[in-house]
Amino acid sequence: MNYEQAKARADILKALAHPMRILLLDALSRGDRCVNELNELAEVDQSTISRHLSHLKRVGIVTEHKEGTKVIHHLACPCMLKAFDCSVEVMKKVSRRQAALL
Amino acid sequence: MNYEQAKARADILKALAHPMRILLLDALSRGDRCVNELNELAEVDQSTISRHLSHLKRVGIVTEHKEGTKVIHHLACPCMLKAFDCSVEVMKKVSRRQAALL
DNA sequence: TGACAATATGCAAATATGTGCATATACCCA
DNA sequence: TGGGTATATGCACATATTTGCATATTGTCA
Repeated sequence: MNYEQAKARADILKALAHPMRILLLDALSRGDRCVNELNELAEVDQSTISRHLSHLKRVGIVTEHKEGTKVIHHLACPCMLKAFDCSVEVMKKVSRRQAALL
Repeated sequence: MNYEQAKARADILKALAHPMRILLLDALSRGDRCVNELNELAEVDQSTISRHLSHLKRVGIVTEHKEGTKVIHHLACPCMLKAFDCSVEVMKKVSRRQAALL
């Protein structure tokens, strides 16, 4: 593997590597949602949610389509949730206590 | 999923989300290596490699043991490489040209 | 023991990321 | 058309990450 390849993969993983974005993907794994609905996941500004979603769309993990004035978001790559499973595996190895959290 | 859970998972994913660390994990997937050997992967300072490895060890993806004056690093969680496969899947969806890179 | 080889750490500078506020844009409907 | 709802973006600030240099630490062996 060369540096360019590694960078391309890192860019995608970076898109996953934020608590809020993980919450967003988790929510989207249970069905498509508009920005407003996703905003209810946490008490942050609507613009913050919008930016996190942009991040996910930029790398292609999430897609969107408009329905009237709403922008519906869709998890395009459910395989990405496997990465979460890997995370859980790691946590189990590292600490039983932390694993309980997951 | 609550915020604490999401944060725990994000911490692990963050440990993956850097080109250099992906190169390191890729190298380790082909066998255990000491810091010096890993340093040959790229023209960066030895301290930089050391810190990237610390990052990977902190979250438990990589373990170490000493052999004389060398510190041998070992990929503790090969399942993590699945996350790379997911990255490739994403890239394929996003762009055929970029996917060729991977 | 003393010099050397391998690795880690303190520090400082550069860069990147995340956030809210204010505001812009797009779309709907009365 | 005008007002309201939904979403995105410019800006500024705060925080986090990455990096090299210099130096500390640890282990080996002549």
